[in-house]
Amino acid sequence: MRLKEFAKQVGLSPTTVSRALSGYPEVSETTRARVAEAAVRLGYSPNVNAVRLKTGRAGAIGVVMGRAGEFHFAEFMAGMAERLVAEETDILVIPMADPNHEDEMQLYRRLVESRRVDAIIVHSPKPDDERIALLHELGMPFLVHGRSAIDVPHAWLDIDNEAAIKRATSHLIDLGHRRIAMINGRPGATYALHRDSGFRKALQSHGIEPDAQLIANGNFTDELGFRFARSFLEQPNPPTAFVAGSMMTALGVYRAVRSLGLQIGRDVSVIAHDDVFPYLTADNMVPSLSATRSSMRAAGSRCADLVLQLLSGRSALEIHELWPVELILRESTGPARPSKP
Amino acid sequence: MRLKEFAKQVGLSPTTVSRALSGYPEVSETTRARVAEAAVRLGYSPNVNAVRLKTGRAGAIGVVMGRAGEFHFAEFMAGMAERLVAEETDILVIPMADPNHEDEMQLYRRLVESRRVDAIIVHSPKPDDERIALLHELGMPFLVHGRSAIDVPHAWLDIDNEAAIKRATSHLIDLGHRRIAMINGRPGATYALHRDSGFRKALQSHGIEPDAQLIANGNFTDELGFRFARSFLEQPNPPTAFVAGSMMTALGVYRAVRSLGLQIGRDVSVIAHDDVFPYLTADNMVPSLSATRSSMRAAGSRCADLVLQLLSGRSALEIHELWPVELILRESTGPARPSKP
DNA sequence: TTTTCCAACCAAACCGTTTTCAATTTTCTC
DNA sequence: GAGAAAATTGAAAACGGTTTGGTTGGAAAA
Repeated sequence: MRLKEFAKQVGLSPTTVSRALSGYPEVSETTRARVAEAAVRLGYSPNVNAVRLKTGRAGAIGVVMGRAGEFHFAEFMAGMAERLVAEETDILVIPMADPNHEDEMQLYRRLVESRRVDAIIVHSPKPDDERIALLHELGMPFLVHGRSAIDVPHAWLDIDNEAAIKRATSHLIDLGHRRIAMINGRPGATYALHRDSGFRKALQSHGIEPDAQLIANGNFTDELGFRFARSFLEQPNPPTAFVAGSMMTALGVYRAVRSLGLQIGRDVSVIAHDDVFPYLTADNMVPSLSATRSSMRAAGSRCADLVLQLLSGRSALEIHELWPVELILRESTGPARPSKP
Repeated sequence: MRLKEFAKQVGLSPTTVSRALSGYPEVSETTRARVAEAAVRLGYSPNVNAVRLKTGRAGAIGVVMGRAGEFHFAEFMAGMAERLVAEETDILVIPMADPNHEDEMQLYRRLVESRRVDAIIVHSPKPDDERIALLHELGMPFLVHGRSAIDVPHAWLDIDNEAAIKRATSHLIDLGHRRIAMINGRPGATYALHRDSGFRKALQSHGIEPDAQLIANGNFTDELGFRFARSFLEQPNPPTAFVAGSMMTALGVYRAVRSLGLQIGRDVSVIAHDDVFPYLTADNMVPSLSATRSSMRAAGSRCADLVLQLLSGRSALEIHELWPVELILRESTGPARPSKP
């Protein structure tokens, strides 16, 4: 059913019907009610493409999806979905081919030109992320999930990775650990740099020199967690504690520790970062996992919220949120034991 | 830059320009090349909303996202993205409020009416799934990922859950296990029913009566895996083997078995279903996990492909794919040990 | 040479809304 | 009760493309 026909059925002009449904003030409450009722009864709803063409709004927020298939992604999106469900806005997932730099820029450029989205959420930014510069230049509203040091005004939401890891590391030091290993995320991303920085600062403020042999970077997979942990533990002077980048990494670390006949929380302490997944909880691991915790879902929800604010006119300059991260101590951390000679 | 202006720049009519860019035959190769070059140079690309309004195509495939935040979801989407990256089609994620039945139907109805998507992918169908009936009735092209017994013609892609679980269970029986527990997915979904059926058939064909005390249903979380496994193992007549619905469930089962001082692969055998995640691999678990395996990502990719076929005119009746599932035996399965009296 | 046909191009209608501007009715004000 | 102001409603012009149904000029056929 089209507007024209529907209007005829109701006995009004298309103009009035359109206004009634969009909540304009210049239509009487009586007619509005009548129109609304008829719309439900006759099953009329405006053609979205016509509305978009006319208003210039796309009614969607874009999220570029890399090929890595990160498990965080689903939680973030679920959070966005939670916030957007009552809104007339949906989520457009844009597939990204290769992480080829040239192509990626082209992808964003085309995305903006095609006007398919009203705003974009940029993930895992780098300190000098060119996507941010590009989007700013093109005048597309966007929000960065994470942070960038780039000298371009932009809205962002991030968790305080540096403080979180610094605190976690300090706690391990307070427990007497001196050889602490760090399994970080992919190199280059700001969050990984911040975590690295937090790690180093904690060590240095206690007079411990970071050992490059105990620092690793890579994807958040159980496999890398295992491999790195295992190779660290097989070194002549092995670590007595680990800071792990994700729950999956932690699973790998647990395995590595066990596989060497060591006991977590006694021989080796572990703190991981937990994005809070419904399907894998730190509290349930054995022994339960001490973690720096921040809900990815909440971040998704809030990001969606901030994007809506951005779209309704709030300045990007005002939108900067740095979320504190909880440190939750459980059984995977304990005092350092005197090292076996 | 708009078509009108761009056409003027090139010295042609909007008609010809439009045709040149859309590859119509009635435009000479010379002009087409000229137009294409100018489009790149001047940065012209058609306004997507105008195209959609005019052609009636939305250029997007819809996927409804539940609130559960399933970890499979990201992999499936990554697969879709892989297939769609070269296409002019993107993925629209539609947030679903509550799994309230009434609302859900309304959501689908509105989605169809608003013409935001060209096709929809339906997940985790039930045997008599009303979404399928509705979409068929409304004439919206759709593909079901999973299967339904509903008497309405529709395209689907599914993995052979029944055969997979039947084979897994039979293998456990062949190893001498008689008390086998099953931790299945949420009740109601066809896949869960198929798995249940495969489980029961395997038992019955070996003369074993399924024990309702050893069958559980629920979300695929490590927590439920742990709880169910633990409660089963604490029964007077505990199982010696488990069939687990997912990798997360398997993690929980592993923990439960260990927590009771038992050894996986020796005291208790485990087979789980593995959707193949880059971040958590069955082969890396300790002991490595025997699994029925089928790539969720491949399914996503193929589903996107089939939807494109559907949209280019292929009949839904022709599109039925039942994928076989591999059974990969590793260390988590072993011969049943004589039960302790 | 005339007619026919075809390749290449164009003018204008249309997709289904929103919104400007104007018209009409109703309500106030004095 | 007249005139002004306010509240409603409508006609028609966009929005930016695609597509129908021509028109044109030159090559091929007669």
